[in-house]
Amino acid sequence: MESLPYPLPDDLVELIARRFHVLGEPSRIRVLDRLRGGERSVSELAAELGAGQQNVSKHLSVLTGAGILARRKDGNHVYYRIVDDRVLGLCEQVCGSLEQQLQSLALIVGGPA
Amino acid sequence: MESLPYPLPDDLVELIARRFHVLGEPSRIRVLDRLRGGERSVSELAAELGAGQQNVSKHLSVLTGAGILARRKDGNHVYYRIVDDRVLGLCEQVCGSLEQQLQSLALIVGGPA
DNA sequence: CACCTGTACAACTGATTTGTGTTATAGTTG
DNA sequence: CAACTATAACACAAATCAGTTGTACAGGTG
Repeated sequence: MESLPYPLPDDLVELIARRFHVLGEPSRIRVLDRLRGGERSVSELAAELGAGQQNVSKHLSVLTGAGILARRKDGNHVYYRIVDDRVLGLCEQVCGSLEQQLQSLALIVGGPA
Repeated sequence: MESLPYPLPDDLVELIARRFHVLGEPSRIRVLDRLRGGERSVSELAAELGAGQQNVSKHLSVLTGAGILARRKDGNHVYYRIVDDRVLGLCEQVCGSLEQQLQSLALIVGGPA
């Protein structure tokens, strides 16, 4: 694990923030959640998420533009899949942080007996 | 590494997105970058980042509210530090993704000879 | 060929959020 | 009192999300 330069160059700061920003929308997290189970087409995602086709298409476009998803065309459908496996790791790490915070809160609220 | 429930509950989706959203601002990434080197006071950060005191204070408040930073009062100054070490891991992972994408692009542009 | 479907894209609206900046105030500490 | 910090209120600009509508393109089907 190489460590990052200090201070971070402005360009890199922007890229990092942009990546986080892409993941900072609940709708897109839900899309990624669905894609954990494998490829999905736009219409499948739209149906499962209860969202409009154009809207889902937009979010998929953002995620694909960020290099997180890739598309595969099969006949009349376009299937999206996760190509940047690390995003799932990111989500898991975030959940780990959240869990830890909840435990700390529980200690404060409940007290250590 | 425990795997996440499927589908992710809506509450968790919101929490994950919120965490990413907090990190999705360049100014806050810069703050975290500075805090990698250890504690900093508000005025130090404001000076180093060339931002206003109130602005820096707001960002610090957001990061602290998210459980990422903690404050320590020493006399006249308030020093902030990173308490959620995982955020640095997150940034490193993001940088890893970015690097990988750049390499893929280089392969496409430059070609494998 | 004509037609339907799935998808992408563009434009527009409306609502919301957010960051920055400014100003002012208040608390705390030296 | 002076310095550091937090907070609030306000203005302004910018981004963005959802929703809608329309369109265009490609693929499949009859």
